Amino acid sequence: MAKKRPTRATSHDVARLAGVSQAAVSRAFSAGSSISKDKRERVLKAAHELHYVPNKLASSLSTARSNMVAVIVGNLNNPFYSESLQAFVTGFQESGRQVLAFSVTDAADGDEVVQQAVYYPVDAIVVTAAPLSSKLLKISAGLGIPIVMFNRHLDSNRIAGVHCDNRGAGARIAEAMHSAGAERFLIVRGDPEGSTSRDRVEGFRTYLLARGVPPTGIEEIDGASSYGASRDSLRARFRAGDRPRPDAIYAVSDIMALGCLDALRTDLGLRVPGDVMLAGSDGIRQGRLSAYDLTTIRQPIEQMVATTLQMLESAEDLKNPDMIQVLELPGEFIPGSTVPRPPRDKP
Amino acid sequence: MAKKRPTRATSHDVARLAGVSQAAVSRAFSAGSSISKDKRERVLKAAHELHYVPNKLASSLSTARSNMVAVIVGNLNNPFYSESLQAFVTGFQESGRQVLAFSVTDAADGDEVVQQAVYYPVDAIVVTAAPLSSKLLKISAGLGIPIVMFNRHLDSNRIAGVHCDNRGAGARIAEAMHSAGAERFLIVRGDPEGSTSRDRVEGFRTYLLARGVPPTGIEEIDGASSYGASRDSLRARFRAGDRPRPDAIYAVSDIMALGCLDALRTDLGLRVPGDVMLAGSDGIRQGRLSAYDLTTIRQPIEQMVATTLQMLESAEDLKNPDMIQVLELPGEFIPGSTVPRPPRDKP
DNA sequence: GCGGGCTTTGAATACGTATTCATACAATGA
DNA sequence: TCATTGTATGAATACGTATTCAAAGCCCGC
Repeated sequence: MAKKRPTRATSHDVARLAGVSQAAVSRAFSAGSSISKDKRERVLKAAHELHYVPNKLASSLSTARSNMVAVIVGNLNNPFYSESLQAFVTGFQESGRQVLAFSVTDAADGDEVVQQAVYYPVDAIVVTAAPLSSKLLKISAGLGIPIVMFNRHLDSNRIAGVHCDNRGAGARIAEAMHSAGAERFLIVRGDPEGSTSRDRVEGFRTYLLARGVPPTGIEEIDGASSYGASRDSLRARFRAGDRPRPDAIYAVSDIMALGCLDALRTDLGLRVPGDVMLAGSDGIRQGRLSAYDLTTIRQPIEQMVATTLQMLESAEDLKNPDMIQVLELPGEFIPGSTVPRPPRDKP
Repeated sequence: MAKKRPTRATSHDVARLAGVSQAAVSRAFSAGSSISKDKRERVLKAAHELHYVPNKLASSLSTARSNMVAVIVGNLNNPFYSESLQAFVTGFQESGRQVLAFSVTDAADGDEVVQQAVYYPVDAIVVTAAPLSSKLLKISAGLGIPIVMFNRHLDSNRIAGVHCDNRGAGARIAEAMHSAGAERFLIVRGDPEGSTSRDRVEGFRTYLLARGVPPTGIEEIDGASSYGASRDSLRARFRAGDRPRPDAIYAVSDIMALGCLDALRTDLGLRVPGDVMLAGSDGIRQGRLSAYDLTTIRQPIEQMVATTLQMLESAEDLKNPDMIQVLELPGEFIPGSTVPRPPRDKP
């Protein structure tokens, strides 16, 4: 065994040095406790001398609150998720809670990661990735840990969550493209297990079919939710000469759209929106850079995170089935330059 | 008081149900413990029935190891840091440890955040941001928590760390620009408190001065380590007509370089590298996108993270002053298209 | 049948803090 | 002066697990 690290001072040590009881030390460090001014000062002085800081893990044991929240993120290479994580860390920090970060890359091991998270008695779990099986429901119910799904939802609406109107987003993009005269559409889809991609695709398709676009006019390829895969995938599709080329591409997330844009312009030498129009969804900063100026639907991250934090404030509600909220916020259409703007005078 | 959440099952509950002692339950869940096969199975069965999962926080109390590592990141909007965080979360997860994420935006509150982290008895602290005062040293020494600085270093070399040869990086960029014929240089600096920006600037200047570039030929402006600030700052500088324009710009980090690039091309209508050359440092993915193809020096993130993990493995060493390692890795020159390549035949 | 090693077991205790409980004390009002 | 409220205080206990310790059971060869 390694020699143990220089054990940090405990409340008992401080109590001994200050000549008070351990309880007094505890009280000295918790605001609003009943303790006299000079005794508190004596304690704090002794604490300072010993480099004492309270051990929050130990207090978790007593209070049954760890002040830690597990945040499960998917691919941080997707700026949408790093922007979200940033917002969560900052937000929780402000309310004195800490973020225990988990990353799930492979869709399959999502449950396992959740399991990991549960070993720590986190006060809540925020899930921003991974299609989560019904196991989650059991965990939430059995262990009483509130769960909030961010940018995800289950059909059953049995778990609280915040997400955007993704069907509406898909439809809005479809509208923009259709009214700009597009006729042959290509969808670059993300993770088919995730509700986000699914809903956007569905909204897009539904709008077009309702406008009389034939099912054969809507093609679909896989972009694996990443820049690289989308770029490769789209390039391959365009180089395969056997089918007519689409004139409008909807990549269901911005990061994928950027991959497509680079494939089109750099790899294939096409002009956007001249030769083909393109749009994404999410509204990541990178898409706003002037080199891209991508047409997209922005998700209001700040608002979504704020809402999530609020939901967790009233954590009790999250366990009452009748109080479970699934909030759907509207996205904001950002008219970039990758889809032609509608003409002013013609309807 | 809120009604308490449905208390999760404890090892005692399981023990009672399985008709064994609590110690047996603990043993059933720790591999390599001396327990008979059938008893372990009985315990696991009972545990399953009660949705029991061991409480790792409670075990931390006994074992004095929390299996949590604090990672303090700066601005996650800088992709370099989100890429790093991603690597850390993944890496730690693989070795069964969890990341407690802290974000420090304002340089001033760095110490305070560290203080926060210390409340949790994390096994180690990884610092990827914030100029950290000597307070850190005290904390590390007084509490015996190992600290590793990532992409940062103190002059004193009293804290272990991994970082790149930033002076060398600055010099290499200077060389590329100088040999491409640049004469008037502009540095867009980042956080002047951080060693990274400082070293790069220093390496850049030193190289040029040694080559006979007059001090007046090197100008410096502030880019505040962000895309937006750099873009604004550079645009303002170029629009101010009172001084001759530089013909080479070194933004000390890629994210700032991208801001500069968009300022030059989009806002100012200049050609890069035709009218002015530009380079950054870090090697973020975004800079590699074909719309930018930024000339830069890549930091080997994976290797840096792996090294950090290794250092933490031998955490004991981190407390022995004689064993403290400060590792400097070489960066890799990435010849993009924003600095003209050197001609083949002419020296 | 018996001592010597091995594995398995449960009781007891430690980990560091918060909280409860009962006691002691100070301040107040009459 | 005494009774009354309110505040300060420390002893004891709880939180959930790991570990130590001693006892108990087992198998082996002699």
